[in-house]
Amino acid sequence: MGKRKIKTERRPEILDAALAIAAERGLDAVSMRTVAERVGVTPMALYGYFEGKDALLDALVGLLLSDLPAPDPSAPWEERLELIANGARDTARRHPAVFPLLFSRPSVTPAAVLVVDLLYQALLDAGVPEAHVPRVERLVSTFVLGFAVSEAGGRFSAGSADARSRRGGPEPGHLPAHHRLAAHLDAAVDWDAEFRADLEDLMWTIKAAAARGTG
Amino acid sequence: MGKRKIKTERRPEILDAALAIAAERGLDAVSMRTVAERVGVTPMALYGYFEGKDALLDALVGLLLSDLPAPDPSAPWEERLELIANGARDTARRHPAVFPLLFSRPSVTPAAVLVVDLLYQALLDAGVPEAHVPRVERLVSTFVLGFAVSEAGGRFSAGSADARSRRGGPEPGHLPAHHRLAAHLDAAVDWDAEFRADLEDLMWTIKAAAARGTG
DNA sequence: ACCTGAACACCGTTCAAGT
DNA sequence: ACCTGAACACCGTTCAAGT
Repeated sequence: MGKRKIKTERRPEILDAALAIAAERGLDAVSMRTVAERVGVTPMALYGYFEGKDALLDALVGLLLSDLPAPDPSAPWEERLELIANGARDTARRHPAVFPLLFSRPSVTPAAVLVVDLLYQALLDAGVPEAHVPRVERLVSTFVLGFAVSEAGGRFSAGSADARSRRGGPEPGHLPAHHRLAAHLDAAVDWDAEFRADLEDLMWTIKAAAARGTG
Repeated sequence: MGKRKIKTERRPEILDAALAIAAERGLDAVSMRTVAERVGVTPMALYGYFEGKDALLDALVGLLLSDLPAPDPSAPWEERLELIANGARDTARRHPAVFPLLFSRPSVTPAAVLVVDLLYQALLDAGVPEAHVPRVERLVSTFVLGFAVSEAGGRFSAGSADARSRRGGPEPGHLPAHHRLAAHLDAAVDWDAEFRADLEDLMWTIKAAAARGTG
């Protein structure tokens, strides 16, 4: 295999540069050339620290994951789960351009497995039967990731902006439910409250799974 | 504004070409140049049909959305919701390379609003209070989209592949929950069954929201 | 040991022109 | 009305060389 030896000393510096460019000019502006320029080096020098652009982006999602809060293991499982969920959402809002990579780049980094282990433990402590824990973990993390990506990427707000602009649109009769909900669609959404409510619903699902196991 | 007039006749042909290239060589291989070549035309000819590459990709997600099944309005709300959810998952598996665009490109196409309206209607018929319908719709669609993207994009299987390869890894003591769940992590996952179970859990959440409203 | 320079095969897009 | 050709400012990456 053609793997050259990979240096590590300047990796944090390089990743910071990539993060800064993504924040300022979007993910598409993150190129080997722009990152290199910001670090003050030739594009080819980056290949001493990462095997290529893909590896650099993978390291970026690893960085985001290692930023998640580590809950106190002695806290109640609900608190631990909420801390991680809120941490993921915070990270998404701090790095809206980079966060969507979590969906497209299956992260197998130690940091990722650690988070999954914390979620497994919370679900076990909640009383979810062992056979169901992996599924419920995927259910929870898929939703939390999806919410964070949607909020940070504007998928949610785009929908409501459309709802606003559609008032008196060409064919109002074809969207009966929108029409009936018009009052609620025009209102500004409190995303903090929505995420809290969603987490509460998820907690119910978890408790139901636990009850089914012990019942 | 510099909008030239946009032709429409050959748009389906162009989108089909883009879909075919994505299926054969991945989304990154979809370029104005490769698509044009497949259509048998110069790259610049595409600009007569789409304002640019972004517009072409937006049209691609519009195409995927219009592929979703339209449920019989007289069917029970559970059936309608399941039909749309399963349809989304089917579409993701038919177009795994393109489907993730649904997360990154807030689609405001008529097809997208139509699907949202059908979901609103199902939730209203389930008895969810009007004030909660938009939130629960986002909850449901975020999860369904997230599951479909994760499954199609390999996020789920990457995790389990890692779980397999980690047996006897360097630091087994640091992942206690993984260790305890080892038997279940090694087993092959039936994704059809998992999605069914997840939808059942979502239905419970919806019914709970409805009961809270009427109670 | 670490970095540079030139080169290759690509991109999206503008502008002016062809039929 | 529809398409082409040349050009511009970009990409990721290889290879050979510099200090």
